[in-house]
Amino acid sequence: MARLARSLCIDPHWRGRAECRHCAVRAAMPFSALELEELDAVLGPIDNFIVPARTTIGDLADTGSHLFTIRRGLVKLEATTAAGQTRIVRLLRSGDVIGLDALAGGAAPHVAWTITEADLCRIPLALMRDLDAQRPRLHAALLQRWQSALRQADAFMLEILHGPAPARMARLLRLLVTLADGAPPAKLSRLEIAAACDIAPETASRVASDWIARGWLRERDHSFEIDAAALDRVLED
Amino acid sequence: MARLARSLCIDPHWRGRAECRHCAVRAAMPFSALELEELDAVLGPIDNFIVPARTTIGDLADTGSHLFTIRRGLVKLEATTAAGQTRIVRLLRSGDVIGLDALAGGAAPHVAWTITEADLCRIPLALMRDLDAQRPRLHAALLQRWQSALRQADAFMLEILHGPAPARMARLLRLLVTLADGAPPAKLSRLEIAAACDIAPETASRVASDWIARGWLRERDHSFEIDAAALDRVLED
DNA sequence: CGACATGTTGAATGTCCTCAAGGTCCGTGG
DNA sequence: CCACGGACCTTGAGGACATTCAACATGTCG
Repeated sequence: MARLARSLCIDPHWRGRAECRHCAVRAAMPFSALELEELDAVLGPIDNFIVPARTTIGDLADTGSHLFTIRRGLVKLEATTAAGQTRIVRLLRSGDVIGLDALAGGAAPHVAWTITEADLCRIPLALMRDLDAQRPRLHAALLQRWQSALRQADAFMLEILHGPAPARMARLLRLLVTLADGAPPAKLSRLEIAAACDIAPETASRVASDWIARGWLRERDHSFEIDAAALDRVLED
Repeated sequence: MARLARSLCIDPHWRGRAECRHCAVRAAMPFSALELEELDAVLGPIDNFIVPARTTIGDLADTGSHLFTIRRGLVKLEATTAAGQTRIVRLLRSGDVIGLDALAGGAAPHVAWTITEADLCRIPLALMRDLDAQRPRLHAALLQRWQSALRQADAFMLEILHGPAPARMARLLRLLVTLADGAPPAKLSRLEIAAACDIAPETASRVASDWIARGWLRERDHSFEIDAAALDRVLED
């Protein structure tokens, strides 16, 4: 989790600005040089981190004092049931915000992990609150993030937590393809698949074995190769 | 769906103000008399409706142009799967907002129905947007509503859409008890229970019959009588 | 090398779904 | 008034499916 830069990302000299295309904070621009300095001093700086795969993001934050936006990479949000089981409730990608709950003032009910290597911007909560109040466009962008989180939660309920195990897995893998946006879809472990679909790890393993045998699925080091058309056929029955 | 009043609820003379305790809009107060008139004229009035049980709320809105807050009553939010099945994804009660999606600018992916008779305030979208921008306390209140919707979605995923059928139903009935807040919990049909828990209606019927036989559940005209302690015991195994 | 986490595969069990038949209630129309 | 259809609920029987338990394989890390 190497920290690579330290300054206000709203500054046009911020490293790797191209990656900021989908970031909510971008809606807060432009800023004058004076404002930049003031914000930085008073509310705290935005930091950027390149985080390896399979890392908790909680480690980067003083609890509840920061949000993160994802510039690049895939992140899973885990929640724990009353019975102590840990389940995947959302998958976040570039442009998504981690820790929206902090904005509304609650303790985060989730644990976030990177699935792939990720490029994250850490934003002080105070700064985000301030910009949210001052900049209508940022405010609108944040509403979009809330909405999209809710939509994904609904999609999980309706599609991924419903139906026979192969259908659940097929929809999850379709989602991975979508989230990867052209790039090779991220690989999930059997346990992760099971935790997302609410099925037993053995079942996930059996279905995966079957699909690999049929040639619909191939596993590489850090990615899947998915025959999307074949999975769509699974879903039609 | 009798319309009972027509004016700005922010006006202290608004009917039944006691019920407004939990309303998000209340955070926008106080207003001067002048502001009241202007807002009313420019952005449209807030209307109040008493809606009977089992009514669609969509009928009260020009599509996407209004939000509703619930003063009293229970409302279910339905969504439709790709396969055309209709499922209950959330249960809303007093203080909750129906149609938050409109604020973020998307089409509503849900259909809202009253479960019980309900007392609803219809708020023009333009007014809500305006107040959201002008009044930080309202803005904060709306964030709370987003957060609570997301929390309930997570709770559905983790608790109600997980485990054997009796456990799902037990958790759903526990939720009904909580939402009723001391009053008799609202009655759901077998089909509604099935649509919320993602089980077959026959299964819902079987479990209900069993519990009724054991004396853990009783059905009245419009409510359940629930032995919460007994259901908790079901959940412990 | 051993410990541990992850993945695979088999066999047995249990749960839930499906299909089917029959029951009640209610509103409509003959 | 009664017959009828429709929506909901109930109960049974059969079968499909996922889980559980178990044994074993593989790989990583100390």
